[in-house]
Amino acid sequence: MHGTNDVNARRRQRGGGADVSIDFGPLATWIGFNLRIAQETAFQAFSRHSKEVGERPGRFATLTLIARNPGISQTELSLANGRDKSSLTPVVEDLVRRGLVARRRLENDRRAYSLYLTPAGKKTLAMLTRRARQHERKLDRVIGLRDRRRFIEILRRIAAEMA
Amino acid sequence: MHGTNDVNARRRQRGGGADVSIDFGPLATWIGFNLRIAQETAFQAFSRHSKEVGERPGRFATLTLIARNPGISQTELSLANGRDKSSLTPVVEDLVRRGLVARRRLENDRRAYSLYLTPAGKKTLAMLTRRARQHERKLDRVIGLRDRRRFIEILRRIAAEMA
DNA sequence: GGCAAATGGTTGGGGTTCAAACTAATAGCA
DNA sequence: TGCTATTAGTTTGAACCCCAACCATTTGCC
Repeated sequence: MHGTNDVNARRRQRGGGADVSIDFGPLATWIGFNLRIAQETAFQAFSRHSKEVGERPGRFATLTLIARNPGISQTELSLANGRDKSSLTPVVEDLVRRGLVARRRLENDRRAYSLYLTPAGKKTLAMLTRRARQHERKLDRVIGLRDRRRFIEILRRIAAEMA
Repeated sequence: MHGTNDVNARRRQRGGGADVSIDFGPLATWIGFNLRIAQETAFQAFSRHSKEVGERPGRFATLTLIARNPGISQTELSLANGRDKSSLTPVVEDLVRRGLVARRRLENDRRAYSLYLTPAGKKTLAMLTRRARQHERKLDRVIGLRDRRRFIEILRRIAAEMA
């Protein structure tokens, strides 16, 4: 049923050797797959960076967006961050609990919150930003400055036109 | 404390208008952030495609890798797919339960499984592949054939050198 | 003013992921 | 042979994620 052209056969031929070279088929040249692998690899790398600051990687974009847009609401924030608003509930809760973010009700719209960074939040963000800059420098080296601009432009186009 | 230079002030100025333009700060030009947003957007799009086939998007790469490498083990598969092997346990279980994948113990190594696609699995994969091709065509259009090759090459380099 | 529709945020359910601890089987080596 | 280290796969726990349903409030409109 399963002929000799399978991984076991290949492994046996190679004398039980470790890693057989994998056939990725069409995946090898498809954008989607390579995009996913690259993104996840880069994210893991940044995750290691941010762990050294004692933060989770996902917090960085959140803190940055609050810092740059003081008083932003949770819905606006989730939109800018590309996540569902319900995903933000536990995140904001955690940030408030740990004293990095302050949140108050709007006077004119008592449904909405407005978010601000506390001094502690600004300090944490500063540390995270330093790490992120290192991370970016490494990505810059990998990509090469010549292609960088064009690369980002393509990423933006994907985000805009595949939505 | 919080001056007039905040989102609420801006929103009030605009007469309670809907979307205030967000300041992304350094995120706007950083690779990591744009990579994440682009990947997630593309993934969502493919998710819609695969839902029409009644499959989850994550299953596609798994099925393809099994199809191209019959008899592959779960560890090899998880490695090729860029996931932890423990993530694969429920996935394979589900695929076996639904009759898309067959799994047998190796005779020479009774710890390991070898995975194969069943006829039903091949059929499902064929349908998914058709959708994936459409998805890829759209990505191609967005990126432009001129940059496509270079773009993938950069993604591969990121995956390889940020690991 | 008053009632329906829309909006901000939370909750609950299901799915995916990783990391660490664990079991079973194999390999290495004395 | 027998002990130790390694390897394949599973389990468990925690973090995120989305979606749909749900309150509370506000807006729109008559």
